[in-house]
Amino acid sequence: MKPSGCSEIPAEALETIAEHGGLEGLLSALPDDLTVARVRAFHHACADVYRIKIIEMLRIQPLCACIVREVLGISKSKLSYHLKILQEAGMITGTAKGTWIVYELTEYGELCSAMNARVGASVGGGKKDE
Amino acid sequence: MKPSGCSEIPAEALETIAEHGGLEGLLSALPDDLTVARVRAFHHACADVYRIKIIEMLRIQPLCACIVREVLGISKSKLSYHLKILQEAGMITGTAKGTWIVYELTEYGELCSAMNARVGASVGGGKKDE
DNA sequence: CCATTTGTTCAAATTTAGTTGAACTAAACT
DNA sequence: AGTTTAGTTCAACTAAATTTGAACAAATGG
Repeated sequence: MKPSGCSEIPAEALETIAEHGGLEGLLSALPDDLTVARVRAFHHACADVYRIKIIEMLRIQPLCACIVREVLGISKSKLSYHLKILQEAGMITGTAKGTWIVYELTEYGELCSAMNARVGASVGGGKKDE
Repeated sequence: MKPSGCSEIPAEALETIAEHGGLEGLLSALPDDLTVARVRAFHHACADVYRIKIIEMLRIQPLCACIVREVLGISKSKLSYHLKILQEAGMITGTAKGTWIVYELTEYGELCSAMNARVGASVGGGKKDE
């Protein structure tokens, strides 16, 4: 689980990070575990095509679940699964309105939507093959 | 796989999206599949605590793999696996320098790092229980 | 050439995520 | 009450991602 072989770093390599406080300096510059976990939870919630589309839809306006489902063309339980994940991630909220539930983006969800627009417009990622 | 029961939406629900062109309008307002796939690939690459930490480290300065590995405290093959994913996502590049490889953030990786900082500082997400 | 160091690759095992359909709850309508 | 509609939940399943260790390749230094 830990390093194999040596846990010693070549001095030459250490020199390159001397001005940032060596290994300890580097380590202490990293965000704490809770923050990292939050960042990872954020990305995990977005790492699905259905959820990305749901967020995009709700960016336009609040929508009842039946419309979201019709646009995506998926089953009720599948929609429910993905909506729950987005809710638990704090990106959307659902409000019962009579027979159905109207979902809308939270501020956090709007942040996500803005980021997605930025990423979608970027040319950086997207490696298909090789 | 498709809707269960009716594919008809209550007229009352349809009215709520009339000003956005109904179902077709909503559908056409969504990003195309390739864009959605790119966004999803971006988030997927970030949806891991090791990869988030690697990006944070490289934000400080380019680093050789051995230092990254020492800070994370993981095996060589594990590091290799995660570095490869970041590379394929277009977030980092590695350059052989003598015996070892120096990794650094791409512009895309810097974008990612900036977003992570924003998310980490946000108070939106993070549901632990309930 | 031989040994060492750095890093990659592979297959097997494990873990986590997503899908499916059926059973269920709750409200609305007749 | 009985029916329909909207939505949730559950368990079994499939699929994808991650971990592990061993085998491998390439460069370095004796």
